[in-house]
Amino acid sequence: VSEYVYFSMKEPDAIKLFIGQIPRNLEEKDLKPIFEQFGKIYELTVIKDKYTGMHKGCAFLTYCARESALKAQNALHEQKTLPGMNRPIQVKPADSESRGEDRKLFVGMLGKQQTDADVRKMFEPFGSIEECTVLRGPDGTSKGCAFVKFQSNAEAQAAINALHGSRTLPGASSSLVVKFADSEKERGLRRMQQVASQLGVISPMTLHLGAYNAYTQALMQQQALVAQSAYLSPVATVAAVQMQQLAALNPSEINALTLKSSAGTSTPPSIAATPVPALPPPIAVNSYPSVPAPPNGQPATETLYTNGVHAYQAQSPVLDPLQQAYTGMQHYTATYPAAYSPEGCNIFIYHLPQEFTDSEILQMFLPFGNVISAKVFVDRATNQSKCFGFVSFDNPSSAQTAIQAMNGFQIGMKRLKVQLKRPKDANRPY
DNA sequence: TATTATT
Repeated sequence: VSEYVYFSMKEPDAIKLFIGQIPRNLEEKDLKPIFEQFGKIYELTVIKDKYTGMHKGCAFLTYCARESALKAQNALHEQKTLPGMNRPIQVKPADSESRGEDRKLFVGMLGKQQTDADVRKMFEPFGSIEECTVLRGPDGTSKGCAFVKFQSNAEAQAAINALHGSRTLPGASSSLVVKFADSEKERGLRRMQQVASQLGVISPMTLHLGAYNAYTQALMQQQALVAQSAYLSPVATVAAVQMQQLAALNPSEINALTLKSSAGTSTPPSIAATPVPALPPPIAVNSYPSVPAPPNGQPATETLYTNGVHAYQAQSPVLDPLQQAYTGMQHYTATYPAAYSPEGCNIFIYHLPQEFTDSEILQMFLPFGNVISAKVFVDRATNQSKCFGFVSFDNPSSAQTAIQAMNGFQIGMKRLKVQLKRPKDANRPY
């Protein structure tokens, strides 16, 4: 056996490891030295988002030898913390190594005082526990729930039978919940919801499936422009990707989740009702004000990428983008008291759904640039929308982008008409 | 009451 063949082979019973809690600035070459000490590496791959290429903070690692994997897991799992991380590194067999993810339980309605050990004690009688983690916030306080992974589905099922609803723990608002953890799809949906609610796009109207899919497509088209334009919101970009994934799910799955949780949707502040600060901070829509394209014409992907990561993943509180948008618009209004509406920056939108307000069109056009105003025209007598409106951006390119993406965009039975606002005469028939 | 991630 030649050396080449020898070193490129892995043992038939080699274990693929999942590595978690990796700083996002570490690539394969940086990780290699950390893991090589336990044996020859067969394959090491940092996991990246398939659309954005974003480092996901984890990796897969296969050693040539099964023994190396066991050694690495033993020495590293939960044992040390990589620079910049708050939690210890995770080294354990990848999900793909153990088929049947039906042995992991979600435990809800724990008391805030229960520790990993307490929970483990509670579940121990039902089988071998592979993992047991109480979920905690950044400050270490319990979220009142935990994950418990058994070695087998039967053990997990036994625990459910015995424990679910069996008692109410001190500090919990109802009886103990023990059920199988969400599937990957369900988890995905949960995440989407979070993103959606952060963006404030979950309004009764946007929940409409047809609109979701079409809007998603429009947003995805804009993905392609990320590399060429510094004006597209990183938040929206990430959201678009998430929404794309959401759109790939079947309607019943979405209904199941949206119905559960759309009870309390936040109402954005009315523009008129929100006081304009005397000297607003120089923040613009989506907090990436007027980033000019680099002089050399190269894409500003690096900045955007970083912004995107921070906007979406940052532990620090993220400002509600919609709130930011309003703040940005106010700032503009304060800076340009007279109507700031250079030609080419303003778009006209017709065939809006009746229920669309300023807030909805603002949300709808946020992804395409810095919106400095968004106005639906309302009939004075009835206070009903006239189903058309205007959106102004701070630059013509955003306006063009919006037109390209949204003109013909189908909502219900209608298609939006989106075009540049006619320079002077607003009364001309269209 | 849903994690920090699973190609």
